[in-house]
Amino acid sequence: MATIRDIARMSGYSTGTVSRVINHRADVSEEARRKIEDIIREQNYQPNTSARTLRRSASSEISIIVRGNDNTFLHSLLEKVQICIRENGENANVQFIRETDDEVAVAVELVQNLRPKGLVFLGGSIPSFRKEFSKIDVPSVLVSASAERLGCEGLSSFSTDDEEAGAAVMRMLLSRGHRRIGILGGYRESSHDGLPEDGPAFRIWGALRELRESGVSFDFGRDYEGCSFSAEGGYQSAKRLLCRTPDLTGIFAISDTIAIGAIRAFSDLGLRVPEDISLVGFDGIAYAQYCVPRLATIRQDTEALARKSVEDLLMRIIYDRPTVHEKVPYQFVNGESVARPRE
Amino acid sequence: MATIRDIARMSGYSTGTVSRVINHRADVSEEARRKIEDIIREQNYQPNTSARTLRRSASSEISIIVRGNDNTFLHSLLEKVQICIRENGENANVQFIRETDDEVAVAVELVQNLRPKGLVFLGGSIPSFRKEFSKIDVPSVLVSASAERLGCEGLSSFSTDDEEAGAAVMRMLLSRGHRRIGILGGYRESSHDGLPEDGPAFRIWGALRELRESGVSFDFGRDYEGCSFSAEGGYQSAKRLLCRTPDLTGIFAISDTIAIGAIRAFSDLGLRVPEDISLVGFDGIAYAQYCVPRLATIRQDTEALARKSVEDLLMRIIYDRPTVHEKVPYQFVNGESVARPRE
DNA sequence: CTGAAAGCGCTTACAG
DNA sequence: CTGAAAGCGCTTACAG
Repeated sequence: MATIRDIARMSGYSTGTVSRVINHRADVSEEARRKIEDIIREQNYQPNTSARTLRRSASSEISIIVRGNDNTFLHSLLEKVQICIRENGENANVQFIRETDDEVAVAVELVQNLRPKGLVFLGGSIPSFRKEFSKIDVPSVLVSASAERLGCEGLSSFSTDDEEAGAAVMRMLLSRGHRRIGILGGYRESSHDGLPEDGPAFRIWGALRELRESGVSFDFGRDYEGCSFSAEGGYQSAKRLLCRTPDLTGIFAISDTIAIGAIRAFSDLGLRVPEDISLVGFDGIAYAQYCVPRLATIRQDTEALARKSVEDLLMRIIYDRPTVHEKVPYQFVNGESVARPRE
Repeated sequence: MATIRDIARMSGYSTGTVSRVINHRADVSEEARRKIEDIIREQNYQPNTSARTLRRSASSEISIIVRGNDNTFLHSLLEKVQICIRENGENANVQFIRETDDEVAVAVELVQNLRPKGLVFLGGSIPSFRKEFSKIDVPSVLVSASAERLGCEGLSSFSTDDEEAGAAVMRMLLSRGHRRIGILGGYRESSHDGLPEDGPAFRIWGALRELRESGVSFDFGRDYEGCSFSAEGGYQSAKRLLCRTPDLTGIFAISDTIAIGAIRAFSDLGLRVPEDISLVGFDGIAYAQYCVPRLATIRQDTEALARKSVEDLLMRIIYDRPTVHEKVPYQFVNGESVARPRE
């Protein structure tokens, strides 16, 4: 494998000059640049990543932390983020951690070990950021949850307006005449002082606000059932919810995966969607449009979330620009899973 | 951040001795080991990955190449592989490439750039391995497709017995009385000289063998429709297949994702599963058990595939053992999507 | 069992 | 604009 010294020898220049060419520095003569670039191409020379990392004391990798197991939405976000990173000539390291793990604690250790040049958090719970994100001195971006209220230095965020979208779901169910509406998914414990603390929980927050403003009552003990972001979670909690509170006519599942489990649960309870019960999901994963019935849902723009997040991160790695907190527009998908409640 | 020199200074030993302790070499006195380990712990010292990589001229990372976009089965395999890698104290780099990309070409470049200590291929098409895997001198493992017939040096594989499992699907449909059976998914072009060349294609091969042995006819032009491994692919190809060949009573979709698209297509065509048409999938992704109806499928043991693959790879990285080609047992899931054909 | 020293492949002040 | 040289943080023959 050719090294920078080989290229230097073959071109008749010093390794310093070759290095300058590789790094696109301006202070190189046109002639030297041409000659050296030719040889680099001819030899198919690739600089040794570790040597660069060591010298610059920053790796060329971006680390991606995915919080949540078997989470289809995050998987498709991950895929898009990775592709975008590669298209920009960088490499990505990935860590999957459990929904209940502390992603910032993982990140702190990872930064020390791998010295990534940037960090991408997919899914996130705000309290862990509050607790020790200050220990992280690497440009970072939180995708799919807003970090705006945190004001962490070095942490941008790109997300759907979960609160507004949650409210939109409710407006839709209310406009179809539903007055007994249940909510499925998330962890109530994740709230402290009543405020939800991660992206998905804000969906609930927005939904509740809308209900309140419309004068429709909601009782957490009766009308809500929490669960993990999985089909099995949705299945179990939907069963519990409907058995306890059979007069519900509409359900908001705070993720599509949960909704898919819920459809199955309703079917097992002998309830038809939407004739007997209406259902709205959240995320817009591919399967949502292949369920029977097709799921009404909020489609998050994963393409834009991924691209904007990576671009912001790469720009901040180079130019030390201020962090950004941007809401990316979502789309309401009507589907076939909502109808007017029966008399 | 502490370096090995700091630890050396603080312990009163040389960096050489500290290095030996870090690398668990035997030729260190008990006293030195204790003392140095204490200080390492106290300082929370972590060796610099790039320096090690540079020195050893092999990175501490394993690169994972995932071939296929938005592929739920591979995503869950990826997640398990990554977790297993981390549990063994290693790190993982990930590249997602398109179903139609050449994973070995990507790997060749990646090896040169990143010098991973090992390579994991998730999903794979045999022809690309045949073409230029010989350029790769890093221990590798192919997961979910067998590389046995390739005999590539340095390439192990762990997979479901796709051919046998495909035959099992057919046996099941035949035993329920089906005689007009269609197959959905994969690319016929991927075969050369009539033999399929990637894992999923072997499923078709096994299915056809079984039909032949049972004296049931199958006409590729009429009874088969290829497509990508996506719900949309399954949806479109199922529609085409049933419109062209409406007398089919049973369908084998060679992945669950394809089957989920097919269920939706049948519903749009006014066909009920399984009353009007029976359907069997393949893979055993989580959603398969939450469809309405629950999908009959072959459940691949992703947990075992992931664990065995990573363990074999790590062992071969250290001990230079021979490669292995192992078939991991699958499980037939009955589901609710198969019935006897109507009179 | 331990230390002194070379060197992995780069980058970057420094000097000219 | 270019080169000589130091040094990033490790590992490992070599010598004792």
